[in-house]
Amino acid sequence: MIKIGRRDAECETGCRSCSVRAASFCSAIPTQDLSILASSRHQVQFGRRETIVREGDPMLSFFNITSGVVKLYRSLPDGRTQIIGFRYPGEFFAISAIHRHTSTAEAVTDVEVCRFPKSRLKRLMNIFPQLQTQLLQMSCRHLAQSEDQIFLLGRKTAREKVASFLLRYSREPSQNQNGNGRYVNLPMTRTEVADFLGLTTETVSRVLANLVRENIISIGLSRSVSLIDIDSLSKISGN
Amino acid sequence: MIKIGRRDAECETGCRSCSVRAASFCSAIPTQDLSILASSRHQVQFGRRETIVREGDPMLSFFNITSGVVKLYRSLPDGRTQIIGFRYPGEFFAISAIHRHTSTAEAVTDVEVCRFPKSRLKRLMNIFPQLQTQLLQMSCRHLAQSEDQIFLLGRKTAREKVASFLLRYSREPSQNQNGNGRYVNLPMTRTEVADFLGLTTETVSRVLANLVRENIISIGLSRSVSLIDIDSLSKISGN
DNA sequence: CGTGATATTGAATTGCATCAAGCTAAGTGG
DNA sequence: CCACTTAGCTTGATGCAATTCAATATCACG
Repeated sequence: MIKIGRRDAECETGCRSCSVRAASFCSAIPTQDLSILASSRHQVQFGRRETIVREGDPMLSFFNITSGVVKLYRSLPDGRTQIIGFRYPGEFFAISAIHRHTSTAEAVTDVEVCRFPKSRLKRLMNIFPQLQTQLLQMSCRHLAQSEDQIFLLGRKTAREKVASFLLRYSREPSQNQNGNGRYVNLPMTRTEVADFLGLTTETVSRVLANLVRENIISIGLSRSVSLIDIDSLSKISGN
Repeated sequence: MIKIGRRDAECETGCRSCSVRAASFCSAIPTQDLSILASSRHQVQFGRRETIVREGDPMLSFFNITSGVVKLYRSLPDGRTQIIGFRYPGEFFAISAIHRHTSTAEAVTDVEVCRFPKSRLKRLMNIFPQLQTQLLQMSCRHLAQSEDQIFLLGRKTAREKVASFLLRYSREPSQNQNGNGRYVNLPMTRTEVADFLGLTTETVSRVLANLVRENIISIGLSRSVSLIDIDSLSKISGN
């Protein structure tokens, strides 16, 4: 139930106290103008496995993640799937030069996003030119990540791919750290890891099993991995 | 030999009559302001195989191609190389959120570029906000291309990769067209094609030989390919 | 016309995929 | 709360696409 009269005020408070603002594109908007931001967005939730936007659909909105993990992927009619990337809180998706989505976005975990209708985003960019600077900069970061991924897919072995993956996502802000080793609590299934790395689940499983045997990582309850020997791991990963 | 007094005027004429302006980021600058653009850039030439910027070097300039083809690549000490992308006239490279180049840029053919020192580009973006819009839009296009490439590298077979490659570059503006079939005059070597597709030269060669045997393409003097049966080719390419 | 760079072709090898069970854990309904 | 169910994960045996190694052919440039 929404009380119209309070909506903007509520939203503004939301943006002001938003936990991802500093890391997100909206950090370009000065604090005193947050009400404009807040009134431009819709807060929406998606459950695990729900599709947020579909490849080929007309691009009507831009999304900023406030909690949860989203995967972007493309697939072929024969079922082959390639995950383009994962997006974490503070990151956005569904920005494009064309008027159609180039990939499907699906919630990997339960997800909360701010949805901005295209026209609202445009208006915001006009009012706050720094927003464009920020979006450009974040897009460049995504481009650099794509370069990493292109190298990984084109030239790395299964073992190198998995090692790179573990290192990369153990650095993600949403992961816990501890003492000397590092923990990765992977929100995604083996299939999703495989579809991200251009491998099969079986291969991912085997490579992980080898790394466990070599005492480089250890696995508890299959989704939480602790990196025991980070030096070896980064040697294997090949950067 | 440069006559200082005439330099700006010459440059302005250069920008005004520039053959790639319409396709390039600088189309965002109004014609009457071209002298500001012209005075911000340095025109530089590079011979085939010359390195323009190197991965890891500090990012000092931004480049816009006016003629020729540039490849962007990353490589590992053991020699494995992955070409991230090719850039054609009207396209830019070396834009990044960080202060270091994320990949090496090398001239595939003789190349002419406009080089913009970072500070000059920033100044231009301040004067002409539409420039940022344009850069953002072109970056999004590069992101979409990266998505294509990620799918190709992760999930396509050698045959599908080569077919996709031929179709993609037969559409590039710098290629000639003709009647029903299409010609691709590839500026790059087999090794470069392989390093782009995540394959070896031998595999590229074999796949091309098969396509010739099946009368889908024909090859004259190894760098010029004509696409005889485009329907089959796009069926093979899997989009 | 000769020489080094580039491209093709063949044979052998291999890393990862595929196919096929089995196992584990997290629900779910009785 | 426990048996049943099922999605997700692991492990093993086999196959095959692409690589590797090796030799030859062709192109391009002085």
